[in-house]
Amino acid sequence: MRESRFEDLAEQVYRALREMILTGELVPGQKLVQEALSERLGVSRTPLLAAFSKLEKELLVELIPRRGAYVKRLSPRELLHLYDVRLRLEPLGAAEAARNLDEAGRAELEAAFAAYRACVAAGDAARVRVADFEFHGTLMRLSRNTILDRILSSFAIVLSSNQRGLMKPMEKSLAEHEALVAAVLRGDEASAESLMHAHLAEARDAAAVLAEPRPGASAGRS
Amino acid sequence: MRESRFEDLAEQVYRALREMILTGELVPGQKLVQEALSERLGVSRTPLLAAFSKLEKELLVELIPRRGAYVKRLSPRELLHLYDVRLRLEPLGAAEAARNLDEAGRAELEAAFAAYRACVAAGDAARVRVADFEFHGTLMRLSRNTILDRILSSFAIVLSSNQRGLMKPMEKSLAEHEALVAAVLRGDEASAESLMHAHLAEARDAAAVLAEPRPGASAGRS
DNA sequence: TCCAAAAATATTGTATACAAAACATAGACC
DNA sequence: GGTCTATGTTTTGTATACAATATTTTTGGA
Repeated sequence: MRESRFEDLAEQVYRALREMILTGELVPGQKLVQEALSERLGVSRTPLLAAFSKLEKELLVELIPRRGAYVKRLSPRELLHLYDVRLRLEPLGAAEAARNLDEAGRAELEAAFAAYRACVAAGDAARVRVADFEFHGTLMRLSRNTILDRILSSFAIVLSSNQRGLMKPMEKSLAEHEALVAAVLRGDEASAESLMHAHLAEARDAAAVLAEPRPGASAGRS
Repeated sequence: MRESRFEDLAEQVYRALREMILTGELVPGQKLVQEALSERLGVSRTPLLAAFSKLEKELLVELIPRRGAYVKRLSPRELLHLYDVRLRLEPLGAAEAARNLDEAGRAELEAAFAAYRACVAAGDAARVRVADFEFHGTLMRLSRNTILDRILSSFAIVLSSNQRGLMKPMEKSLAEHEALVAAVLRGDEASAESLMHAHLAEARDAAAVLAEPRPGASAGRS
């Protein structure tokens, strides 16, 4: 099979923009002017247009006809909804990763976790955000569920690029990741699933607070 | 807000191709030759390219650099993985629809169900497939979870266009839909969720059988 | 001074043109 | 006769050109 190592400009541009959004070089709400961007990236507007279409499907960009492309700014509601989705899917991925782990996967997971740990140690919030994204992505890739992986890598990045101010204390997050890695490494599907669920549920609840229009009765039920 | 009713050709082409894939006019594995398609649709290759990019993100099309675009043929494994995802997300959507239903939603749901029922009565398998897709889509839209809706409407169509041979008896499916509609209409979140889960679990299991490489020991455990 | 209309400018949407790669066909050689 | 190579054709990838719409600036009036 000659898959050809060739890669479209559209694909390269797509990845470049994605990266710029994740790192915060492009911020939500910002307009993406075609000519300016294409000049900056050294390509024509044609591949840029295709990249916009990809990004739009991933909720990273909003395409308004005749008005232009904008880095999408998620509403608090949308952010919550996205967490709801992630909360359902990532535990599945963690369980499947635990079931399907092999030697190569073990090494990959350990490497991703080590990188994450290093960023936490360095105390650089921006890099932690990226490393966290990579860690979750690695785990989902190891699930060997290519569909799940594609969906999550499409949408998880939106969260990562929006979760400023929603991040829990680094040490807590690190401890949770550590327990999760341990469960996956020992092939404990059930624990991996529930640990991932717990890990995400807190973030989801924080997002829910932001999304709720009525913050009153803070001592509400359950 | 002037959202402008303008729609670009890329979007129209995207929808046209989607429709052609769902109805079976374009079949999995088929090559999508740019010039032929653009002539047929009466547009240039530029918007076609953007449409391909969108469709690729939805798993409906596979883009192989320098080789062309093909209607994606899902492997039995991918089909199973997609059902696994749907099995996690649609019950959530059904529950949220039950919670958020209003008068307009009630009417919409009843209309979608009636259309589905009519197709079943007519006994036309192809139209049932489309109506089933529309029914599920309506329900997910009614969840008011726009993210969930977007994800599922992106990927559910892949299933619909691949589920030939995987469909359960129409009467059974109809009865399940009917119970589901009743639960949603009376705002019973828990029932809606579990009914949807049961409804999809069977299809998932059928897909699992296809995906398993070892059909041996057919009287296996569980 | 502020607002409205008109002109000028910038930006998008789309078609087309052209180069490079993939594919098909035919001829040469074993 | 079959396989390999060379040539021609098709198809893709990308840039560019041009028309239509949106935005900004200017100008004239109240």
